[in-house]
Amino acid sequence: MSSMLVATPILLVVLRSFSLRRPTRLGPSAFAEGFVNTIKDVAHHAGVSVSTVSNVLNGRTGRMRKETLARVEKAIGQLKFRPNAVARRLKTGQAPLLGLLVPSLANPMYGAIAREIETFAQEQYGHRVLIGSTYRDKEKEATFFEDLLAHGVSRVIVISSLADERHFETVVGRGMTVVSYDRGAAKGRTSKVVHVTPDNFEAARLATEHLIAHGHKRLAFATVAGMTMSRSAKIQGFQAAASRNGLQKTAVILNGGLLDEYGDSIMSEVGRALALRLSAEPARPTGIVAVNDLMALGLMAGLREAGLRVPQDVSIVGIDGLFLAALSNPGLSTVQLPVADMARAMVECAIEPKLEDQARSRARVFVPTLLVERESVARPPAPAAKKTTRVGARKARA
Amino acid sequence: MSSMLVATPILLVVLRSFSLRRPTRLGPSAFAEGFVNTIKDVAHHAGVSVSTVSNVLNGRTGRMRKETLARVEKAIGQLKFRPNAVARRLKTGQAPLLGLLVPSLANPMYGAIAREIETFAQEQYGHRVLIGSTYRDKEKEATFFEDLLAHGVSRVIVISSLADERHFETVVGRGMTVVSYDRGAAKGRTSKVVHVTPDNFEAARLATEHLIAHGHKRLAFATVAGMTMSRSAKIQGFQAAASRNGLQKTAVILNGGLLDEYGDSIMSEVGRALALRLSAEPARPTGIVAVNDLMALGLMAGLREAGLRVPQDVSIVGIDGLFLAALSNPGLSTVQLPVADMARAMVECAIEPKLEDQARSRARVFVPTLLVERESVARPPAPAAKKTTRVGARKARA
DNA sequence: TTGAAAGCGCTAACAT
DNA sequence: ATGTTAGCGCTTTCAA
Repeated sequence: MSSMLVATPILLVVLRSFSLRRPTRLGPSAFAEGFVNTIKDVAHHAGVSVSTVSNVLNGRTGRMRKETLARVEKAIGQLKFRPNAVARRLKTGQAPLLGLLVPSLANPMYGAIAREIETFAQEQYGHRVLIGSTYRDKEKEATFFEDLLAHGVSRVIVISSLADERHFETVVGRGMTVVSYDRGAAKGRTSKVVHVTPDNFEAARLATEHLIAHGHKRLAFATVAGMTMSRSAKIQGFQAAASRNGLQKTAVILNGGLLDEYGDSIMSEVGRALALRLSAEPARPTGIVAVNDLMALGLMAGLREAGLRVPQDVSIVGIDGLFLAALSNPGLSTVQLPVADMARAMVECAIEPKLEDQARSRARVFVPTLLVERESVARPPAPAAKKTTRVGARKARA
Repeated sequence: MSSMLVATPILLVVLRSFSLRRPTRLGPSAFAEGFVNTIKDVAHHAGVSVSTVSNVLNGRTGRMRKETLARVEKAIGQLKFRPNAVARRLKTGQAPLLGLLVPSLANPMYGAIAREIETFAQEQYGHRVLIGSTYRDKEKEATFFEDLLAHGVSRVIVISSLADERHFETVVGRGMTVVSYDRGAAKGRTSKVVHVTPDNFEAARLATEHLIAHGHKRLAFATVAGMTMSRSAKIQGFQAAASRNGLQKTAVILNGGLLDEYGDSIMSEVGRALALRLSAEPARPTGIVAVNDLMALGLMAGLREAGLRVPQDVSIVGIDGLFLAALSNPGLSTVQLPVADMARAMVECAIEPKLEDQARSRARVFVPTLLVERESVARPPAPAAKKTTRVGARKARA
């Protein structure tokens, strides 16, 4: 049967199919205007069966006549046919979608990670990203997982600072592949959750050693209230460096306020408040490692407000390596985390889970090798400086 | 028929249904482990038909016997049943999903907007957000739209700086509701795209007047290469303020480099480069309005690098009102844009499109009323300062 | 007040 | 090498 001979009848069929089918669309359909062709339309148009079209769509063209393939492809092109991902998903249970849970998109660090994840997922795997902010709320996280499941999304990357991750395990049991950022696996328990994390211990150690190398004796680690695995690893790294240099006696942990539900720009507010409190202390630390760059930036702002100069009066090192660190005044020295590498690893683990990832009880750890030196670290003020350091409301830039 | 009497047989049916159905799931299914109950399971379990369950699910319980309703609800609870959103979507064409297109998630301004959009869409409408970065690439935008269509997502918020928005119109024709941020409607043409935008003209005017009020005579507007509607509106606002004060002769537009595909942190790099170039000019402007806060921050960093002080040597005003502006040193004076209000408006227009929005040929414009004064603006240096201003590599904070 | 049944668009056995 | 067909889980007429 030549396609030439049946061209006209086929066209009629297609048209009738339109008028019969479209009106049955319900309510304010997504496709109320503009027709969306289906695999059936393509089949009619090409004079083949739907399975042949489906085969073309899915690359099963091995034992297909060239001519058939060509006809189908031509029909697809002419009708501008795009397969309906929803129908496909209903059938296969597979969605080219990746869930991404972050505490807050407004936090530049999460924004940076999210960008890498989204780009990589898209370019390497053709996956789109379904994103959600949780504001560090367990309830919201659970709801997000529920929704993902309902939408047939079976892979998710979670950036959560919640200490408890049992709700992760629950969804893993329901068929989800969960990749968790910035936390080691819970000790002892084997988890089906894959963990990807920077080496927080090492990052903090590096930052602390940098301060020590500049002669600082009175060290502090500035963090927010609430302990997470990553924060505690950083604290350990800080303490390890202090101890190794006999400075453990004067090394203190500064606990700022709790992150509220807004959970992002608030981080710097906590830093600022901490700095204000700190400036009143007579024997305050001369070198501070901040739990992250945002905290460091807040610290610097607060110190400045209190009339203290960075780095002359106090030195600051951040952790993250945000591009903002290069913009601050003075430039913030910070431990650069390998954001792009980690993002890639997370996407890979989420989309092509390897047995070794599941099997390894430890997290996949990325060592931060780079301490970016800028201007926020200098030698500590001479001992006598303790008296002259505070200059009331004098502006730092004066 | 009492549910007590048939309890056992029903249970059997359910179990058999499992063993028959589950094995047919294909490949590495999303639900390979952990059972996901269907409406059918609920119906069996409650001893009713699927349509009754569906009615409960959709709140059509008006003429339903209380007892039936209770049985169904109980079954739903016991089986922890969650309706499959994919199947529902295939049937109804409606997805509780919102597309969100941004140039780059790593840009804090877009992060801030994205957060508001996501939160509002979720809390008010139960919509999840499918996000995509486009890096200001038209091809990528078009692909994103295609994918949204394929996924049955029919509403999208677009934050694009692309001058040409004809590809928006195309998808509108295919049934999409598109809301566009930060651009007026194209002149003359009626568009089915809804526009929401800050009053960019007013924002720049406000910033410029602020500089003028401080006595600045040599004004500049710093922007990146490539004209967009929002940038040109800002330039007009800048020029209007300059003209009104007889300063048009000395008011210049500073065009920085082109934003490359990375398109975000690069903004501040452009600012920095611009500042370096500027510092070499003998008759350089004393007051600069930056196209946005990131540019302003970059400008400040570059000026500092060149040994110029802000605000003593040159004053800077930003536009956006990022929380980062409060953190910079000196604090950046900036025009605060009503991010949350605009985000709400965009979500509303996308999810509950009102005729008036579609009808209005103009954009829904949000007036920025707030200029946040910080420390980046001061009186211009005395005329003689022109000579003494440049001090080589002297650090700003010295 | 409830149930039966027809599909939404697609995939993949299973025929032929 | 290609076609037929049974569903994926749900909504919604229409019938009872």
